[in-house]
Amino acid sequence: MQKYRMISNDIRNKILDRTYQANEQIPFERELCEIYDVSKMTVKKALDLLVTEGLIIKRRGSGTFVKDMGPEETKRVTMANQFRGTTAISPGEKIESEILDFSIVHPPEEVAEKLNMALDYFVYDIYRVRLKEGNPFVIEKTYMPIDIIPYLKRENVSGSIYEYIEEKLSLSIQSAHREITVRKATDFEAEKLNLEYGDPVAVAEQVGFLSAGTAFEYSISVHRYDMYAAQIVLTRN
Amino acid sequence: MQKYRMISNDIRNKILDRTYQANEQIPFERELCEIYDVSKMTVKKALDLLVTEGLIIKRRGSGTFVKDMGPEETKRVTMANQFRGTTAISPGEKIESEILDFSIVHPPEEVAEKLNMALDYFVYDIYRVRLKEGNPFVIEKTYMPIDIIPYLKRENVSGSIYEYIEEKLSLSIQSAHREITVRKATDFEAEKLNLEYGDPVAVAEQVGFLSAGTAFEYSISVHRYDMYAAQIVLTRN
DNA sequence: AAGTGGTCTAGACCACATT
DNA sequence: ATGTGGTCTAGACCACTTC
Repeated sequence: MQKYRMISNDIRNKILDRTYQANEQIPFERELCEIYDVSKMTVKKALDLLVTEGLIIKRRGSGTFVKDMGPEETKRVTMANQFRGTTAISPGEKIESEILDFSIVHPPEEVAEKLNMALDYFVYDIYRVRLKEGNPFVIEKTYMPIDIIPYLKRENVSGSIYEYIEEKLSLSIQSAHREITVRKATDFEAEKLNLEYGDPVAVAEQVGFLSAGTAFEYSISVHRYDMYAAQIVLTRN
Repeated sequence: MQKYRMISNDIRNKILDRTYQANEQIPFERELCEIYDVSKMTVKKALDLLVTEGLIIKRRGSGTFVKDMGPEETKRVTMANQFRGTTAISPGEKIESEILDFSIVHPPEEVAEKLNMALDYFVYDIYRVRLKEGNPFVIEKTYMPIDIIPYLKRENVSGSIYEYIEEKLSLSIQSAHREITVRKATDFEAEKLNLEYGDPVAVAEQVGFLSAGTAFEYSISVHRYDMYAAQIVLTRN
């Protein structure tokens, strides 16, 4: 593991276990250089990671400080910096899928735009209801180009597609662009999610990218309103 | 302006105006060093900004590539990296406020936790309905410690509080932690937002931080479901 | 093997806040 | 005046792809 990552982890832990307390000043960069026996740029990179995460704040001329948060907020922020597929969000809880559709089609125009692909290529069209401990909580519609994610079978689709991509195909997922909106459930959604028609749903529309830079996934997931929350850390550069 | 920021802006513009096209490889870091006459670390920092924004992807051993996105998605991603108060989100559109309450109180327990302050200190309690072009679209409940944001008057509250903080008080807003959830509108919310009871609303709960590292704001805003969207770029470190 | 981006260094100088 | 973090350099070496 890289030095800056070790340092960053070490300091994060010290914030989480309150060795460095809220609003407290942490050692100067110069001191951290000595403590960890590294150069200034390495310390800076480690601290910048924590700034992006939202845990600390640096003030030129005075020092570096732990953000003034309560313990709960601190934990939440640490969590918010994860990024995983639906299945991995609640580890320890059992996630199953009801497959409504699994076929190969030409992409609808909007999907082709999002995946930046030609209309005469093919995509998987995967339509699933996902259940946590037996209770449906999200309907996911996923499109993936067959050229990028080959050999996808029904059995892979019943579990975690992300896992299939990363472990079976050894592809690496790099990032995702997500838009969250809110609307009323349709009849169909209400039925599948055990809601009433017109009840609220959260809609997350997402484009996923591989390390190679290609868009590999366009998905729209419709969540039960009482089983959805999104966390964001916004930072001014 | 810093060199890395100029370079980063320049490359961002070239992506936006399609000088560098989707999925295209941009010049190697070594070449960029020569083009801009800077060192490698400076180029790296400029590119890393764009990686965080979600515009490009770097692949060790092969090069740096523009993400494989359509033009719309590219613009959206560029937008998503902003962060402003409600008033500034739609420039050019007229935002007004109906003030439901503006008082000074001891913080409720949850607020004290979020703002990491003692229960016997004081906070402003600001309750507003905000209207865009005359139409109500969000109800905002805001708490701010009076010690951090002094002299706040009713006139400041009818406009942009962020503007007051940054321009009148010369404080600098650094970041915010936001959680988005969904639920049904209460009777009161429905009335104020011109909705029906039980219609969906998006709830954004936010803690704002100053450059000094102190939490200066805890707010809960309840949005009309048809006038809310949040964008997120998720990146794996 | 050659060439990419990733990490790290030691040191210079700058901008800013505190003293 | 001192000391903080911010930027930038020139160069070394490493990890990874295949330029």
